[in-house]
Amino acid sequence: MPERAALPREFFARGAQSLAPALLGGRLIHVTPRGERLAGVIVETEAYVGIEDRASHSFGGRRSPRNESMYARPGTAYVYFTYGMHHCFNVVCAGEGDPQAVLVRALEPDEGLPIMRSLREVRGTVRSDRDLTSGPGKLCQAMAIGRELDGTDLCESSVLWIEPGRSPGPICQGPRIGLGAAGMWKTRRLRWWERDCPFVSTAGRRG
DNA sequence: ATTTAGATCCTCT
DNA sequence: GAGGATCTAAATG
Repeated sequence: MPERAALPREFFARGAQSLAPALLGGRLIHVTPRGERLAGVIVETEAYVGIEDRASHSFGGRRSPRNESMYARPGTAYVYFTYGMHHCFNVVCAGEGDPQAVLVRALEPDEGLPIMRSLREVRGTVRSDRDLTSGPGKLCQAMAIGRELDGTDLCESSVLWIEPGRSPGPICQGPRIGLGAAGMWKTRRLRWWERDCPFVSTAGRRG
């Protein structure tokens, strides 16, 4: 078995606004059911700060089978399905029953690239490396992350976890992407990314 | 480089 | 029945 040094629960036991920038540079690792290792360094994140956040699935304390994982212990994975075809991967944080989470929006792929390419392949079209994981839907496809991993405990799982990676370069901060009319929550700067990393999502590069 | 529309389906109203 | 924490291809400047 490969070395596994998952970030501990204490690391995730803080508000999303604190965790989101702290996750930059961390390595997300998935060992697929076929035993293939897929990994990438986190280079872009967004904070969804809880029941007051109009843009969050947990706004107003809403609770349903879809977002149940947001209410679980810190360090739990929240994976949801949207737009009829995409999954998004989040890390639940704060405390159990306090539904905050950090959306991982982009990775710098660094292990299992050939498999990622095949997972991202559409009609035989080969993609550039930066096209593998430069967006929340893209990275889930490349990392083979689906709804079946929703609720995974990232602190205990040997299938999906986050390790300390490298120290990030300069970090930029800006408004979150893709929100509807969420008032002040749309403009608050709750997105963080590595300034000099070419693997952030396209929207992210326009700071 | 930027804009547009279309895909597509689960969840909640 | 509407809309969504998105992505792609095609059209346009």
